[in-house]
Amino acid sequence: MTNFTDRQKQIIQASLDLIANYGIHGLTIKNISKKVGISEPAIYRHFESKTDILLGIISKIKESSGMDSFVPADETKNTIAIIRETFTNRAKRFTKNPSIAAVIFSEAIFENNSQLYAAIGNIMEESQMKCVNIIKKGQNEGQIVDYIDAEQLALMIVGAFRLLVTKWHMSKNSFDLEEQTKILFNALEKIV
Amino acid sequence: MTNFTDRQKQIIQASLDLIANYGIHGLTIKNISKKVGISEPAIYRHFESKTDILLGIISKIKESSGMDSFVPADETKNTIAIIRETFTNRAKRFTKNPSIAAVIFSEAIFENNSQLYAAIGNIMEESQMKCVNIIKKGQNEGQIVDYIDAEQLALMIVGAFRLLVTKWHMSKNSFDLEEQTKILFNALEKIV
DNA sequence: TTAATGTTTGTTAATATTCACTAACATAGT
DNA sequence: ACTATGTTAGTGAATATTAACAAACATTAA
Repeated sequence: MTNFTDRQKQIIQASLDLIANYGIHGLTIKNISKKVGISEPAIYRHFESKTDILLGIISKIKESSGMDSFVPADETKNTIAIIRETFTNRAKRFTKNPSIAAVIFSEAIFENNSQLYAAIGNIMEESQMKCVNIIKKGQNEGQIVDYIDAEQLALMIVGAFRLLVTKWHMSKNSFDLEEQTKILFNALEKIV
Repeated sequence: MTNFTDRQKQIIQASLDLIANYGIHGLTIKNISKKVGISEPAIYRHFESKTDILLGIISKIKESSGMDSFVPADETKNTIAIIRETFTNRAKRFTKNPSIAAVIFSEAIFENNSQLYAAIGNIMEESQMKCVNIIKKGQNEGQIVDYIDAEQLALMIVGAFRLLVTKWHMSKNSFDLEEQTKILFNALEKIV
């Protein structure tokens, strides 16, 4: 979609880090410019407004939980394995860039701008729908129990993962997210 | 614990509503004073600082998901019934005061003040621990399957409920939270 | 009963600070 | 010469908070 310059990517990452460490109040043009190492007005050479920077953040978030991340490499794979891999991959990406994890499940950050709020809501909705569809497919193929609604199962899976990531962030990444994700999906496998 | 005057309660509720509707950026002394119908400095007759108001909010949140809310009325009750009732009650309370629901699972709101952040983290931790303990008790009594770790089960239950409430808030309370909570726990019952 | 006094809760006006953003100008590479 | 990217110095608006003062009310003393 949008192609960002190196400087823009740098600004987006700096913003992400600021939010992760100091909350949405920490995201000021002054702080961004300090982190990037240029003056405040120089930021405006790369983004028209602060809202534009936030849109850049959302675009980066989309990358990290967007459509493709649910498409399995191998169509013949077991449905449960697909789900497990999807979330393990996310955990891996969050571990690589913890700031994304801090922002991706904090919709509240965008609540004062309806454009941004709608965008983050869409990402959430889409990701959940993908999960529901995969589960349904698994149920049709007899790989997942069908006495539980796919919607409810998706709520549990996505909800549990979100909470795990939130706890990971709040603990200042003090445990191995990937490992805990695996443990979670081991437990889930016994259920579905 | 803390005893609030009527005016203080009014300020806390106004603040809660502001956050719920406009996000943390909407919470300004000016907006609070407008909502309460007094001048800005008058707010300082009732709270020493804005942080103090936020502490008041956290105190109110504690009421709504605190210790007692997990204590069962009837000790002889089925463990699963206790869990179901606990969360149904929470859903009821959120329906009565949707603004609390908007704030209670949005830790990001408090991220710029370590005192507040630690407080909300504690509430979260405590609530989760209570859930784990109840599950363990249920497992010991043979009412809940024991081939899944209590920690993982709690993660699923609390996580699913949190996500449900978040979706409810983001949809501007467009569905019946209590009903959906019941549906969720019907599904959970089939698993545990 | 009345006068004096203190407390509570409010007001208007002003404070310093921070915010996002702009104008004008500089420099280096194409 | 032009464009991209930077600078310094400033803008007005919004922020939390304080100072100084006033009305309403309760308590106490004459």
